[in-house]
Amino acid sequence: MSWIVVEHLAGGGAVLHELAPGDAAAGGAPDLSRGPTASVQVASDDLAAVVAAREADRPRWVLDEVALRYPPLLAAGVRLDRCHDLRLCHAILRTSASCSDSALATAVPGPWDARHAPEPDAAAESDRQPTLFDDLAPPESSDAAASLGSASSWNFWHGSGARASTVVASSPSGGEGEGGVVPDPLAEPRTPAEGGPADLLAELGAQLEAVAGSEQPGRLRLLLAAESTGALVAAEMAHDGMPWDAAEHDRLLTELLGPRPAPGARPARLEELAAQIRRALDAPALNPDSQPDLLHALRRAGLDVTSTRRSEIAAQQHPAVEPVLAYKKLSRLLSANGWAWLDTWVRDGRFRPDYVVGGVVTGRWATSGGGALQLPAQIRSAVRAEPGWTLVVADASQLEPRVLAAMSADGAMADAARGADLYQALADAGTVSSRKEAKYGMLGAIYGATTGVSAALMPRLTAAYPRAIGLVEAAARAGERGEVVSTWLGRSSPRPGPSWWAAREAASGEGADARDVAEARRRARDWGRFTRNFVVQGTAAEWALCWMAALRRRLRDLPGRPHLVFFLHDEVMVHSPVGVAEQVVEAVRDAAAEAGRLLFGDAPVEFALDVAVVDSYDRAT
DNA sequence: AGAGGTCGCGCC
DNA sequence: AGGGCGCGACCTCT
Repeated sequence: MSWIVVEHLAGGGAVLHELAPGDAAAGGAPDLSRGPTASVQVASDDLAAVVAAREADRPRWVLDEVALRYPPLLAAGVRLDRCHDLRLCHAILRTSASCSDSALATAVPGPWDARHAPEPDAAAESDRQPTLFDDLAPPESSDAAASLGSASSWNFWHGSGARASTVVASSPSGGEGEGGVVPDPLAEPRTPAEGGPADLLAELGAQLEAVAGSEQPGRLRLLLAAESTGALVAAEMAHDGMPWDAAEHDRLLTELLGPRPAPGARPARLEELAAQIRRALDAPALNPDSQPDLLHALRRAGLDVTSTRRSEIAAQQHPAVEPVLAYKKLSRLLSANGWAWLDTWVRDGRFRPDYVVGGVVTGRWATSGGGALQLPAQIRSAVRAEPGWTLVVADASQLEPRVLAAMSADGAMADAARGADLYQALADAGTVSSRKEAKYGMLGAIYGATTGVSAALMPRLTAAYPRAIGLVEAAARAGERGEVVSTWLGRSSPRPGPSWWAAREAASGEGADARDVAEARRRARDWGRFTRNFVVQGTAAEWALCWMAALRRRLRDLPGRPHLVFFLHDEVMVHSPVGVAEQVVEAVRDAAAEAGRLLFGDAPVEFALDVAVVDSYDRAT
């Protein structure tokens, strides 16, 4: 397989550096020892066409940051099959315990540790004048990229001739800022970037070296490939958008809230409920949107509540309860997914959230707008397939306990994880007395329940599934000691912050009193719950990434261009021509089986799916 | 006026 | 309950 490094130039345009294929022992990694076999400069206007032509060979494209570089290609109609996202992969390798001795992991923080990939910059020119922005960078950062590359890759590149540098030295022909976003130097202070191909090639070299020297190269390679494919999918989903029926959404809002009010005004239904609340609480001037005011009025009316939390109010007997709960529900709908949301996030019948790949420490995705990961069930009927199309919605049922069974190689739990309903199987095995207990118990084991029904079930679960429970317990103990834990493929947890260590220090110091000790213990347990969950949630996220990547590849070969339009932790949605839906269902199932094999080999765990073919999202269960 | 913190609730 | 999030609204502080 060939690898092509895309070096974007500051003024527009790019240089494509082709790398020699490595031997099979390197897991498909390219041979970096003699530099690129060819470097070709491409004007920005030609980039999409050139990339599209090269894509026929299905190379692995090496990009500094997919989220920046891929959308323009998509807009030009170009799709990439596979890639390596240097920024995302750097973040993983930087903290992975699997390669903690690597040059990449031990270097001082550099440009690749910033929130965005370092940009090639006119500032890198040798004759440039110093600017005030230089002062904003840490003094050591100018050496950071070089030290990250270390002697290994950096010197190889430049020892074998300055071919790449020569290309870069010629002026780009694409024209300044044409069709591209010109970085605003005032928007964000940047470290002085070295610019040129050395950054990309040296960084790639450092990454491949870290992987090759790691404890589990195969797993890390899979993780980096899955993460990078995730970046492609995220951009593609933002490009294609989720089919959204704005008229249906508006109809729904009008039905529940009344007609759309003037900006700032309460919809009619909320106004009615507010009046009811005021009467029931005998508080004529009450604004139910104010939590303190509402709490005060509730208590004055005799309700035994300490907050305005839904669950607390619901437990009370009072005429105000019903309207207050109704008000909260509807005002939430209005503020989170009302007309303002519709105006902001839905265009031309598509909802396009900004997915943030790797945005969560565990490896889950986040979103930076639109709240796509929390689409309430209430409005899912607005997610509607185009005429002639349908939605294939699939979610992995009980993913986290299944992942735990597989990663711990717990035979008894794997037995339970072989069928469609893991919780029922636990109950049938006699470990616990009901399916409900099984569910609470397992979730408690994964989340770290310390009290209540769930905690009480732990001894029985531990006896029946010693390896599975042992794995999460070990992760919890490690976290309590402040140690790092890792997912199956090698994403590692962050370390606790300074205040955590300070609390621990204070508790063991001379003047420590009981409060210091209790505080340190509490913080230790909190962090242990985090690391306990990290290993399972993070590995589940890896399974899901592999599932989606495998699905994406299968979709590519189906007719009519069925495409992913949504991904939510353990759930995917494919917008598919009606006639292809059955093939998509098959692809979704095959991809799940493939993801299981990719991560866990032939571990006897089934990753069961619930799959629905529906016209609108609310009809999928 | 704007920043930052907290609450409450939506999703997994 | 217990883990991970994003977000809007309100409130407080500066």
